[in-house]
Amino acid sequence: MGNESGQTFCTNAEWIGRAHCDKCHIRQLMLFSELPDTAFHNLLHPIDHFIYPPGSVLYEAGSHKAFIYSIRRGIVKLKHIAEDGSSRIVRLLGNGAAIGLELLDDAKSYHHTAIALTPVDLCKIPVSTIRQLESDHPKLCIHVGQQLQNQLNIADQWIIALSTGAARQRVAQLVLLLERFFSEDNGAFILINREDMAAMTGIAIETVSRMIAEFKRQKILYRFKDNYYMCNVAALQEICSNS
Amino acid sequence: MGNESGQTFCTNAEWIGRAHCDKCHIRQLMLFSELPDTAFHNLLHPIDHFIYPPGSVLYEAGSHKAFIYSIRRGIVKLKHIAEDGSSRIVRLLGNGAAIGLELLDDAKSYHHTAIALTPVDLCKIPVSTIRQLESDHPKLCIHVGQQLQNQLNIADQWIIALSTGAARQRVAQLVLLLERFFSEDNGAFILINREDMAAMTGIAIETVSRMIAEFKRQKILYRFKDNYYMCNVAALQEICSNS
DNA sequence: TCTAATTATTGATAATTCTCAATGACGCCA
DNA sequence: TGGCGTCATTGAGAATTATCAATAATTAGA
Repeated sequence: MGNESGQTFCTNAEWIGRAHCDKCHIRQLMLFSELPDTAFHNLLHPIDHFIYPPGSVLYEAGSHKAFIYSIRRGIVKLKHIAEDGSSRIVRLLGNGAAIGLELLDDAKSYHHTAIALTPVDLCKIPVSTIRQLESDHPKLCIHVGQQLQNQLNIADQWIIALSTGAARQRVAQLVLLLERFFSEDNGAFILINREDMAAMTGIAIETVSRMIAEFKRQKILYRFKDNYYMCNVAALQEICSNS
Repeated sequence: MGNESGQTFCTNAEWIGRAHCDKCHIRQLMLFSELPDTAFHNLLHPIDHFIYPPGSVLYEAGSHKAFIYSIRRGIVKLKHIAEDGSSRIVRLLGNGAAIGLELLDDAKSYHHTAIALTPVDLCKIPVSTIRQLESDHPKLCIHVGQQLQNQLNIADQWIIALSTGAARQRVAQLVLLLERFFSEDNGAFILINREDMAAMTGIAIETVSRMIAEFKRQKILYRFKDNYYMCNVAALQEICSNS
């Protein structure tokens, strides 16, 4: 998993350059939407722009860094690792989401370990920069609130859909979630590996595998290309609603 | 559950009076901490103060009201009710928490059904009042953010502790949660009913009951007085960590 | 292209959990 | 105080899921 030295997780990131938020063409989707261009002219600490390959650890739970990450493109998993080594994925976050926001609050360190699931294109924003922007532009606070509300909605869905009911239903919900939130332009989505699925639903890898294999056999889930899949949404919804 | 007419859930609330936030002795614990007394002098819409008996429905998911509730004292459960009638409790919130915050964001209606678990003493704040205060006092936005971050932390714990692992571990985690967050001055906590425990952990009522009964037999959990119980924290933690 | 390593699938069995049913405990109220 | 209704507990069997083990499929390199 690349966490053997505690440092390796940075070496595989590709530095794209200093971020120029005032010229960012997707800013209206991001944390800094609605801030004027001028807001970024005198930043004390720069915002850097990176691309991380899949599997990269962006940060680890408990580590004391001071960066918020704004995801431009890609999927990041937030994982909790228990003392016994077992782990549970608490959220998947994609385009436009900001992670590490707990640092803006009470928290002195990250609450989760954040790992790139796909290639992830992101901006790394020092907490001090957020504070600077926030004091000049109180409106930023509203966007932080929106990010939090959004993540809270996702967390609630996680509890309701992925942590409730029989294994078959949970896995069906998971596939629906991938379809809904992470489909690409071609309408297909990456089918994450069984280990991650198990960590998302709280069931055993083998059980997840059985369900996915079953869906494939029933043609409810089928390969589009490479690791991209498509699914029969109605059929999966039907499975979910079978009490 | 008092939802037969869709209206009954209000009739049993006791109106305590207009809230006088400027004189509120627990304001520093609440959403409005740090706002100056003067902030409350010219409110367009008043803040009312109520006490609801246990079981009262504060609001229902999907309903279009426009109030945020700030809990002064008591415990509220946020519940999701599925189409098939099954329900899942997504959070318990207590003293100092604010609920219905989703109305400040995108949401046009509540995301959950909120039900008093104990007698609940709360202030009912019109959304318009929040907006008024927010425009005069941008700092309020920070407190809203803190509330959201706090609820996000709770949601994550819910996933990690109450929705992961075997039934015995989940129920042990649940008792630990009650002990940690809802113990009263006497050090004891109310043992919620099995139906709610089942809805919190996503397991069957009977299974929950078996676990609780087992803990009682083992004297890990014992009655203090009435429905107040105490527990052996170390023993429960031990149960949780048994892989 | 071939090999080794990883990941996914499948099988068999044990353990857990759900379901349905019955019994017990308790509080409420006439 | 006694009966009634609600909730908690317990039992038994069915269904589901976890676990351990083996095999297939896929991927990454050499």
